[in-house]
Amino acid sequence: MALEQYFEPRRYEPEIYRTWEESGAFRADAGSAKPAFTISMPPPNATGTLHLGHAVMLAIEDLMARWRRMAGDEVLWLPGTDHAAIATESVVIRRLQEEGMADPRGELGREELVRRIAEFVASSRDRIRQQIRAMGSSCDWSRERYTMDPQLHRAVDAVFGRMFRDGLIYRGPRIVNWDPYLQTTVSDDEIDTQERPARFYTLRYGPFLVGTSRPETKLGDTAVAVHPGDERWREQVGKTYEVAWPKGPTITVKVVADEQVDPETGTGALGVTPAHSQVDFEIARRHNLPLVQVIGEDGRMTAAAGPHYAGMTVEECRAAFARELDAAGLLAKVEDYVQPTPICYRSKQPIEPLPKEQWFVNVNEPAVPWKGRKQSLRHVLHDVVASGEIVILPQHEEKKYFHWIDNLRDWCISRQIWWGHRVPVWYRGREDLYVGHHPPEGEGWTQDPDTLDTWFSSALWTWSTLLDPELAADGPLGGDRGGKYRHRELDEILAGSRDFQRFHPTSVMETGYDILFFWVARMILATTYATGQVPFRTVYLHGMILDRDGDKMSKTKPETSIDPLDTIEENGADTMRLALVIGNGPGKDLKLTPERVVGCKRLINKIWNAAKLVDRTVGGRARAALTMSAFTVAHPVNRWMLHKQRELVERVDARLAEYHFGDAAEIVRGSFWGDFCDFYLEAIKIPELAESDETAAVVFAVFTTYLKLFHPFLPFVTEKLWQELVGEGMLIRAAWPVAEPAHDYATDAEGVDAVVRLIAAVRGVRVEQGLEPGAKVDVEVHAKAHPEILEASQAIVARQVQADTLTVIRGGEAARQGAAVAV
RNA sequence: GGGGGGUUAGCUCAGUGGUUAGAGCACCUGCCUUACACGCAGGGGGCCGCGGGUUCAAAUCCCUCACCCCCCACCA
Repeated sequence: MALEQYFEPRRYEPEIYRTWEESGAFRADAGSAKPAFTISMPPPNATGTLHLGHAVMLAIEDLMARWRRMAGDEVLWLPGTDHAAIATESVVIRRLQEEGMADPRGELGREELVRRIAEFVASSRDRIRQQIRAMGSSCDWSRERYTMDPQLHRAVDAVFGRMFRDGLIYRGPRIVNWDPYLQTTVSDDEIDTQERPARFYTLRYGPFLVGTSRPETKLGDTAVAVHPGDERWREQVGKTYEVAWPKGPTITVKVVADEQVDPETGTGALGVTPAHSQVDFEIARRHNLPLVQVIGEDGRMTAAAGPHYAGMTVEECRAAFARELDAAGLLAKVEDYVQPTPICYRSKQPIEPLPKEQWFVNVNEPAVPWKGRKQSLRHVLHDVVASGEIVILPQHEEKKYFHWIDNLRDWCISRQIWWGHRVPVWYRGREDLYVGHHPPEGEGWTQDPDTLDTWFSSALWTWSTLLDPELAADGPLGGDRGGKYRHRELDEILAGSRDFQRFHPTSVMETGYDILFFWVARMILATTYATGQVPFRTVYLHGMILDRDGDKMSKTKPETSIDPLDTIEENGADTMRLALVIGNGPGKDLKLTPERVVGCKRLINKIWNAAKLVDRTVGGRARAALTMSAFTVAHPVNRWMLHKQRELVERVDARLAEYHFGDAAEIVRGSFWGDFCDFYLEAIKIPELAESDETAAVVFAVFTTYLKLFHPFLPFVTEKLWQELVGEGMLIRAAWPVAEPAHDYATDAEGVDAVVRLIAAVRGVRVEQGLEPGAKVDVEVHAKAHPEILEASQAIVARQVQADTLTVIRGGEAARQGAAVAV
């Protein structure tokens, strides 16, 4: 066998991946007796393209999967894709519009549009699957899931139904975050705040002055609120005023006293706009105030704003109304200020708070059976992390998590889009409401038109993917059809699902810290509720991949942007993976640069070249002759190498166990390059060692152990070399190295460390004295300890430092003159 | 406004009480030494953000300040 000059990723990687996959190495065996190690892959958008966020996620998860698999666990890494409701629907609608269809929803209707979206997903889903493979991901494709799979749909409806019955899901009018552009509500977590230059207006408002940045909403005011203890307005509370807006309606406002008003803020009087402000809505509810909606779902003023303003956009009305107020002398003051404006994270368009009937998850209702008591979802969310049942890494993310819970409000889960899990509720007339997976029997039922927040179904991901598809199908257990919902149905499915029993809770949830709230928290919420289990034991949050300036990679900055697919194509998946992992740690952002990528590529080349030398050293010896147990390793240099590697294995294991994967890779790299390549492989070039069977066995054992240690980080090149050098079995299935107690050669290690120092010292002296590279020297060394090892290493030293003679002076003091060195 | 993180070699970062503070990349010098120039050898380079405190001992613990980054937010 002769290895090629270079490792050529493009040539080898796809073939190696195919071999792994076809061999069944990725497939988890639910029937094995090994301990389970489970990772649910965060499902990428089914219609998406691999980006660096996916790449770092896959690199880290795959290294965990490979490490634990080699270490003897039954590994299930379950892959899948997400239907990404809003994102996918808007992509398809935009494509249809580009093809000339003005109003796809109107023209196609619900059924046909959903069919087209499903078709689009089906046709594009294979791309992301292949890209996940290109990263070398050792996930179990036989268990691939999709968030719209039938059994996942069943789980969604089951959880919705159970929550509804437990009073945790309710429908009600609330101020919701309405995106007039996407024509749907979004949850609080789907909003970004953008600071925009704006004006702050102070209006005369009967006897009050009130401030607002949105005067147009004042057309719909129904009250003025003051603090109950505010002496200034004591007389006014309870009175009613009429305010005649110029060119607008005359509104009736009641003066109410409410604790929520801060007398120190602004004028201390708050104009209450119940329909267009969260705070005002709550105040209005407490005081039974009417609600007047002056802004519609189209983002334009309604008839309630009066004929002059109706039909104007919000911005037009703001300008027009401010002009009229000014003309009428009602505008006391206008100031410039910076307004935090809510923006939909998806459409990047302003959010309009509007009153709507929506479905919500109640996070405060104590209805969750938890540790023997009824608790609120919010309580359980807090408890599982505070108690350590779930550990979040890096640890400071736990503080953010608690802070989020402290500010958590009810979760709006209904969306006015068509692509997604439809709300499993049917109505008949005004009174009848039915919740279930199937429509109820009888005539006249219509299903709720809304779909569920995509995160509602993702929240079930760790376990809905493990349900037995047969059990969860609409077959033998379809008991809710037309009648009573069987409340234990979900429990029965869970109990009967072998994978769920075997692989849940999952071991590690690995994802970006940017979706801690969106997804991780929701999984904890829904999974503790639905299954009584935590979804995962450890949350590993990786950081963001940034460009050299610390900005997010963006197509608008192509000069600093790095594309994972291009990088894989050019340098191979091993390089891409290592560049994302080495030296990186939980929660740490990583600046990815071409230099970093090149540096990683060099390690792969180094490993490849070392393999060539190892192969030559091992020569034609039969593998049986390379079995370590056949030798009592005698030479100090061989012992040194075994000792160093034993220490390395211990340190790597410790780093991996602490989730310091980047450190682990760094340590293996340093040991391999420094100890193995720079010293050991050079040292054994002396004939005495090069020709010995002992050396052949040691170098073979040590190198193959390095292949194992590198394998989780660099699966392709290590597997290729395993095939070439070992030729038996596959590295992916090999056993993880253990620190061999018999390889504790502390004395030899100390002695050879002195040899290493001696070589460096003599080289230093050579340079100091300006010797020609080829010039021979005579070396005299004073050995403080282990002179016999120095003597045994004479040939090695001589070769490394171009020495003619090496004289070891026993017990010498630290004398140093000429080429004499003390070690 | 609330919360979190950071400030160590030119760059990216390790290092969390104890000998002359480390790595990779970059840089300088010399080498194509038959595994590797995607390499080898040698080397330069750091008041460890500022100030104070605790300690026999601090990059490392505590406090003040400065600057940078991120997240959350219903000051009307």
